[in-house]
Amino acid sequence: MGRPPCCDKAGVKKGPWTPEEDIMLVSYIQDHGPGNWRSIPANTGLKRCSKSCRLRWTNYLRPGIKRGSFSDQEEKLIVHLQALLGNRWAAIASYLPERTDNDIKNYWNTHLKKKLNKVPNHGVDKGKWERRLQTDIKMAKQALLDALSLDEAPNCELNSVTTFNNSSSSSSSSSSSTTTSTTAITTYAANADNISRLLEGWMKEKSGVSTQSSTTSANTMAMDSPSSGGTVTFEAGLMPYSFLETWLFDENVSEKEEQDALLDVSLVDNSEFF
DNA sequence: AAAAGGGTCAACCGCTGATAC
DNA sequence: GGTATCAGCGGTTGACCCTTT
Repeated sequence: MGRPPCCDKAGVKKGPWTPEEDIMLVSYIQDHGPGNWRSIPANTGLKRCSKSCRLRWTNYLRPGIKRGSFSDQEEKLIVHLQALLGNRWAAIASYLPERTDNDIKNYWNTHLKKKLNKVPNHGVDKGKWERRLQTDIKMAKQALLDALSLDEAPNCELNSVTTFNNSSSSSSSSSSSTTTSTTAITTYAANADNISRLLEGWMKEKSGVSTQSSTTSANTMAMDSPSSGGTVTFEAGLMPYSFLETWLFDENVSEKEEQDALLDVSLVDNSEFF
């Protein structure tokens, strides 16, 4: 006995969002914050289902989203994370806060999959892959521990997030360069971009927590909702990006070095906890 | 110039796990 | 414990755009 789809009701609009709809959604979220999606259509007059509103916000309107082509570094990160995590796009996206899971998924399906098909054993041999998987399990354990310890130490900062924030403004300005060529769509893309920038300022004011500004909104939301399975693991225990970067990109890093690096991240050995 | 084919990506669909009652 | 509802996730679709012929 399945429940009927949420968008089955008559009068629910589907298809591409208009600028007017975006503005309605954004201004409501400005006043009330993201979440409680069910109430949004009723309170805003939007003829969209809650699901559609959430998707529009998280995949397009949310501040700090970087649009446009992926850098080599991002590409490599995605390839490695996909090898480790599989198609868990939300988990992968948690390592790239400026990208949405939908974006990463699309990029994987349209670019990387083909690219990798041309290259047998794309860069990571099986032994190394397994070794890294082991390391990933360790990381996941540590992440969970960190998440648990966050309750006791609420000021524990998400350092990596701050790092990403620093680049968000420049990236957002370059984002519109990759939008489509038609005037109407370009104009609209610019509108959406403006909405995002507008919201970046608002999020900073509203939150009062400078280190968790716009770019982290998805992270914050994920942390607020423990139901989000894998995501929360990585969100709460996000590894420092610089280490992750080294770990993923340096093919020559030794096992000893990996372990040392992990020990640097680990605060205590709680292996018996698991 | 126009048709065909392929690529891209925003949005939708269906499922799952969490939560409330 | 059972059921209903919700948010979130990954897979898929389809409209649009670009390139090729």
